[in-house]
Amino acid sequence: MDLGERKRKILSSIVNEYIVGAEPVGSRHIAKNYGLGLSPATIRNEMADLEEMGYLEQPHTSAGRVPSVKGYRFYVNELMTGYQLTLQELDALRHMLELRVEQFDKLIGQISAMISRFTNYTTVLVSPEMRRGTIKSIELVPIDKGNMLVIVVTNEGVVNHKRVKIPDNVDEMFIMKFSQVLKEHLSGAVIGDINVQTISQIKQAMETNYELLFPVLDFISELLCDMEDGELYVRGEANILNFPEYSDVGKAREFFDFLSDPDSVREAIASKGTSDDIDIKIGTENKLDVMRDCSVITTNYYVGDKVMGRLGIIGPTRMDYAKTVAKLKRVTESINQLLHDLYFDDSN
Amino acid sequence: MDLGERKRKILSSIVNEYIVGAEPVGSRHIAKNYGLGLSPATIRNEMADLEEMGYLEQPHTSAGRVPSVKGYRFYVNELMTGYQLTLQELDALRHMLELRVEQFDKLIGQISAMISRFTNYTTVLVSPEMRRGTIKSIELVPIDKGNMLVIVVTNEGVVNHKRVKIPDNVDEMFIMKFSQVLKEHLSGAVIGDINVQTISQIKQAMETNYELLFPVLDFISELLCDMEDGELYVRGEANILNFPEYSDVGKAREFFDFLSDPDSVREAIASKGTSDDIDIKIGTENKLDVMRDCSVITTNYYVGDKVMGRLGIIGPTRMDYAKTVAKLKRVTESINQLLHDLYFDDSN
DNA sequence: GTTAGCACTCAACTCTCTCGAGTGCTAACA
DNA sequence: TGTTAGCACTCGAGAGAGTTGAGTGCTAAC
Repeated sequence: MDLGERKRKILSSIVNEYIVGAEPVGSRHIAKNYGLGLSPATIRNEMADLEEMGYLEQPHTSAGRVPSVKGYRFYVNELMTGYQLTLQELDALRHMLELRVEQFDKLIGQISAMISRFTNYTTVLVSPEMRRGTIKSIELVPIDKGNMLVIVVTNEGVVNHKRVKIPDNVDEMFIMKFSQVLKEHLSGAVIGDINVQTISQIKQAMETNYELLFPVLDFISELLCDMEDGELYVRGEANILNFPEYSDVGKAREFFDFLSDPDSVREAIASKGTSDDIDIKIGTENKLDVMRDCSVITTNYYVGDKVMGRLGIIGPTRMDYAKTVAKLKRVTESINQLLHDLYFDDSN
Repeated sequence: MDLGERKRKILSSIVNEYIVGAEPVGSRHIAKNYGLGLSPATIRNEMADLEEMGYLEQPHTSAGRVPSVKGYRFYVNELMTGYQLTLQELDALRHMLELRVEQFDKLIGQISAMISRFTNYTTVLVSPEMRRGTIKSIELVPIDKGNMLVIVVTNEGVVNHKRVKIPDNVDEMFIMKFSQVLKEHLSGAVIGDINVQTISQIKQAMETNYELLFPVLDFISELLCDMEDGELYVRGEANILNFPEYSDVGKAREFFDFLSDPDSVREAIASKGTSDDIDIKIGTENKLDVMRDCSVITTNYYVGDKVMGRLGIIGPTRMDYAKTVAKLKRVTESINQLLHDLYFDDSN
């Protein structure tokens, strides 16, 4: 199954050429521009072999060859050479990194948009899963005579809040006491570990006023369920329109519809579970049918050595894998650094 | 300048017909389907008049007529009849309203998405301007030994937070004292009114530790500047692809680019300042060139009688004004109700 | 004032033709 | 035995010509 050196070179040339040109690649073109010292005829023979072996496809008899999914896969696994980011690219990245926002959820959104601009592909980011966080602080803040806020801060610095109505028979003293009890029982708790037991302990400590208890506990269980998956940030959707593959509005529409369905998007960038490194899914390797002409490059992002979330870059199968992987590596490093500087400077 | 009854009827028919069909409307078609008791020839004469007066345009000699901006304007101001929402539509709305999230910023995003789904147009929403709010609560929450959070809650229930580093020479006691001072000086303050005086009062009360003071005060001034405009929520971008006007990918791309520029979008839905009611800008009435083929229907949304933000629906000039206005009226009522129930039940 | 009739216009579609980029195969060559 | 030149063949894309039909404006009759 191993390809000879010449076949590898030719396949590599074809993939490279198709990635930039988006048009079926002919033998003549390869012979002329890739200095392999071979005539078009020879290359044609090799191409015919490669097609028979499943690495190439022909849209129609009189067209050039186009890489198949198998071809891309082989390219990605074996042929692709590391791309060196240019000084301009590095400089652009430096500029983009300057935009900072201090609120965590907005920061993530901005990072997502930034990566999209840097790579020129659609970017998807899943923010930290709440489950794994511990509760650093829980506060009850009265805001007017009928309402208060429950504010939960996790060790990752994510702030979550919910407005809760205060029943008539509850006074400020009670809220302060309740706040105290919550602090005692929940500070430092891993969110995923809070269970019925914890809750009944809180109930016991309070003895009364279930009315107020319930909405607050509801909120906590929301943290367990709703937030379980982390927030989803999709940015640079329109980048797909840069590619002739999506010049058909119907296809673009289909793609946008896919992007607006969080479950599908989550599935698309879900990790295979094994590797911690960069993962590439090409065309029909994606389970979803909408993704049949797309590839996704995914990776985790970290703060220190803790997985903070997952990051995916979506483009046409013809996307520039080498360059994008290089950019992705560079940008995740930068983000990790940035997040680290912002949030875990000299602790944790 | 007043049009006769017959001209009004014909213009109205043409606009209605073009709105649903997206194709130039011919005299024959009007004669057949609108029961005006006139022959095509007569209608042709009237159409020629209407064109001369600037209400209609002809893409080319042998095509039917298309409303001009002036034509749409006249239709919107004088001819458009109130659209009655169907039971299905009301029912759909009821279902969509069931999705609720308790966190204010996420709620706004969901509302925006909901309106977009309900109207089938792109929806833009500007959330409450912080300036107008008063500070209900300000808290300093230590999260680990080097960091704390400043959390500000406004009377509108909007929660804003920022992570701030704690200098080495600051202990927990100091933070608690600082927290107390901040509460005393800022609770109840209108954010737009906080000024140098307020800040120097806080400085005086603390006497020392400017290092800690500065980031917190920075955050407050961020509330004054950055947040001034309120958050922007754009949803249903892809809806524009439903319209043949945007079947050209380049044009769609241009539109998406426009949507991703917050300043432009803000300008596009900015109020004219005078009216509190629904406002419609048609085609070239919009200042932005990208919007030359779009119309925007904007309105404010309220909680009680307080303006909470601004809401815009963007579609092609050919959009269904009557139906969209009806939907918009209905949906803002529902939102006002929903926000009121959630946030201002028995107070304020 | 309204309408039937008619000549005219023009985008859109179809059909045909040509062009050219590409192929596969064969035979000659190193 | 591998490589290459040559050649016939394929087929999509694009250009051009012709046709169709929806629409118009104008005129003359009602």
